[in-house]
Amino acid sequence: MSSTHDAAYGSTMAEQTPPAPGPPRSAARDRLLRTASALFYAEGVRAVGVDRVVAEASVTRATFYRHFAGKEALVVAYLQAVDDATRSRAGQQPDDPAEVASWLRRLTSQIGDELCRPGFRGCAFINAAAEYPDPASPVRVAVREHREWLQGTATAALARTGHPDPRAAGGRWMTLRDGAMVGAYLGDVEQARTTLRAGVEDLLAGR
Amino acid sequence: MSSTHDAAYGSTMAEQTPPAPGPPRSAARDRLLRTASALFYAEGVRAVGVDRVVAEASVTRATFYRHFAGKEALVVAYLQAVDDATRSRAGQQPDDPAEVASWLRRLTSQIGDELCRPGFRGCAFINAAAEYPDPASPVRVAVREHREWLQGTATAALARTGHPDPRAAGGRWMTLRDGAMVGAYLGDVEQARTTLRAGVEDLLAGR
DNA sequence: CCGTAGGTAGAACGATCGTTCTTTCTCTTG
DNA sequence: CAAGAGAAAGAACGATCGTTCTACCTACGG
Repeated sequence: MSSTHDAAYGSTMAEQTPPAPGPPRSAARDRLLRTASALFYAEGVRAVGVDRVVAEASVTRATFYRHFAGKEALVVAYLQAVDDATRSRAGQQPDDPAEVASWLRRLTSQIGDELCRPGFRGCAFINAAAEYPDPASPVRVAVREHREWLQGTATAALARTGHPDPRAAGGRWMTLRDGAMVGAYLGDVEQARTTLRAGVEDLLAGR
Repeated sequence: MSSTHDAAYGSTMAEQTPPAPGPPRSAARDRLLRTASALFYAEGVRAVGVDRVVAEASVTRATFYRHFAGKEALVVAYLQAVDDATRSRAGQQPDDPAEVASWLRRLTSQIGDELCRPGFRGCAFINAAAEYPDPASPVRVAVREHREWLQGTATAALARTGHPDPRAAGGRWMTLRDGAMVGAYLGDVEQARTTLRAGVEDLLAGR
């Protein structure tokens, strides 16, 4: 849940602040992003107005617009925060190819655990994309980047386990993951979890 | 996006139903629902206002509120129209158990074709659910009913093909279907199509 | 023939949308 | 100490949200 690179904002003059780099990290901005993330995920993006975020974060509108160009930028920051959290939770693949299979199992079971969490409301990226039809919008770009990373990671892992067709297998893994996310939100959580786990075992068995 | 009963409203003569059950079928109502369906699907539900629907359907607000209790009722009608279309397109399962496998193949390939259609923007129900967090809302009820019917149908079909574990297989079919819908919208259409088809073949082979 | 229902046309409601503005206060830092 | 950035507080912008209302027109079945 941390922002990454927000360099080059307003400073036209010498930006040589060693301790505080520009406007990125402040208590107010942090509260804003954290509050917005919770609200956007739980209730949908369009359903949550700036006023609501600002009020719930105990921050004024002026402060909000100092830290974010607008609502859309906040939405992108929200998705990037989820992306960051997902990537750091996944960690990096082990060097030893013999450990890759169990690494992918762990990555998958992390998703399985996510499905069971109390406030689970599906995939943040799938849900956001439902509200942003324009594929060129910054929101959709953020969605695409996350998904390409995720599928690429799974594909690479499956390749290293020696799967005969890693590209197709990565696509299957992603389908399994998406289906589980949707199924757990709109249907039976336990069934989604089981299907996901069994599917990954098939993949790891080279099937 | 075709509604099932397109040819049923123009009749000036044979319309001898005096009590007119609840929501009457009129040209204005039909235009309203058709326009709303296209807009809701293409741009998202919250993104499309009543004014917009009313203007694009060449109907006044007063007429709209005569036919629908409010926007939410229109959303539910939209989903029910998609549900109707899906059910009628699927048809009913053949009596002969030997034909069930090819029937399920056809149902699945209908979905595969849907993914390739020009304006495809994912599953109407998944997208709508993303915008309606409350599981008790009429919209979510409509979503649930559609999904339960769909999964139930697939499960029944797989049972009749003699699959050893039809319940799990039906869940897998649904996961495949959801994953393909999401993947085709947010990723590679062809890969989604291929994964879906291959997955169903596995299911039909009893795997 | 008249009554009524469904239609058009358009004004209006309060609420909320995202955004911008001015003003004042409180810190930190040179 | 002085300077300046960050934040608080709140007014205000035009636009749009979903909804309700009155008024008039038209078609049709009793």
